[in-house]
Amino acid sequence: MNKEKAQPLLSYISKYITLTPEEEQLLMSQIKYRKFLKGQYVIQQGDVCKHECFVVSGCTKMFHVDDDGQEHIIMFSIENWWTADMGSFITQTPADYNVQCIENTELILFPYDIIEDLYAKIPKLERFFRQIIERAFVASQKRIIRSFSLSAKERYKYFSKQYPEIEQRIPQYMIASYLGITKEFLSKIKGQIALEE
Amino acid sequence: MNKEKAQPLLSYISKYITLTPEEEQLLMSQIKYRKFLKGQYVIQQGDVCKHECFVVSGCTKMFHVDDDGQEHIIMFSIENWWTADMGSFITQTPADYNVQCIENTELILFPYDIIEDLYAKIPKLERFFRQIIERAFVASQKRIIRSFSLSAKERYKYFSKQYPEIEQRIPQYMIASYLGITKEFLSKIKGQIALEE
DNA sequence: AAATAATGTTAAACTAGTTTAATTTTTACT
DNA sequence: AGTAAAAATTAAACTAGTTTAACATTATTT
Repeated sequence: MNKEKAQPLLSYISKYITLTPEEEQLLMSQIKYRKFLKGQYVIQQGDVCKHECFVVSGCTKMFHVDDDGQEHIIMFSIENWWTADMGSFITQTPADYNVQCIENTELILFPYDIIEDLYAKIPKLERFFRQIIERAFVASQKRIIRSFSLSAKERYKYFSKQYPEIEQRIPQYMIASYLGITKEFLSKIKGQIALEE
Repeated sequence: MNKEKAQPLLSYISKYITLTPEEEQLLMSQIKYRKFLKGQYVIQQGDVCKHECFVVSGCTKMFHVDDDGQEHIIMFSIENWWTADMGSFITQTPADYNVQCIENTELILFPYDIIEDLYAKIPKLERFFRQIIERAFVASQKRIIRSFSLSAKERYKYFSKQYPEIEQRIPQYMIASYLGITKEFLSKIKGQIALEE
């Protein structure tokens, strides 16, 4: 892939590790760039997840559809975030989750087929991904704690303080789904908060 | 540390990677073995987490005490599991969580000071830990989904089917905390389930 | 064997969040 | 600009889970 388009990824990577020009070139030759339109699916529940995806621009939501047909949003990914069904990716079994673009989105894809080989050739990259996942894991555990120890109102306040840019870009009913509450109740909460001020 | 006591760890590691005798010896020289009594703390909220811990025998609980003084159990770790406040460990900042032994417990400790050096000397170990964390992350995300899409009764049934050995060993009020419900409500749920059969 | 502490149960009153359904507001399309 | 579609609000009836408090059972210690 073309270096210019990969710039956001390269500067992101450089926060963790330093690649030599050769390593950078090798990496470039293996990863793929792809544009998606709003509404398009990057991964579909039931398919095997073939890529780890870095978001260059745009926004995606990752969600699970449960047995009652209800949609539960697990995460949003904007610029400089990752998205993938990690469980499906590492085991190459059918995905539990969907990833859909909620804006026109540019992604850089790390294909499953080459990633182990890339780790072998560039051990620093394995370090890089280890660190990324460590952080993702920490964030995920914190979210579990919040879901048990905070009320819906507190969780919403936390979200809107922590991710103000995301809140701007995303319809409220999706935020409700991310917070694990109904859109009606989020609407009520926002009304209450407005009165508090 | 002594090789005999490390046997469970070594066979666990061998499921992921193959170490040469020299690598194994290097690893052994860097990690520590330690016994804890029931009730002892391995990590305390507020302290910096200095080790990643592998459970050789016994059982620990990791929990967070919230602002209201309420205890929320994040995970249990039995034989062949890991425990640590990963967030505190990787950033070397004060821990959000406590780890306490709920049985007499034997741990193998991977000290923070040597782990990066160990990764450099044995890149395979970095691969090993990457894979462990990937799995932990996947499990954590699935738990978020369950906490949103399942009722308390369904979550309990899932837990008791998934971890029957853990359920045997642990008081019911701790399981309630892990499931994010009160002990009274878990008791009610168990009553209902008993009637269903 | 008795006594104490730890764990588990039951039930009534309560509350945070859901459901349903009707209405309003905002956004996108021709 | 006008229309349709998507998103957000409101409110009443409901339910899953909490709180409080009293009691029962099981382990642990002496």
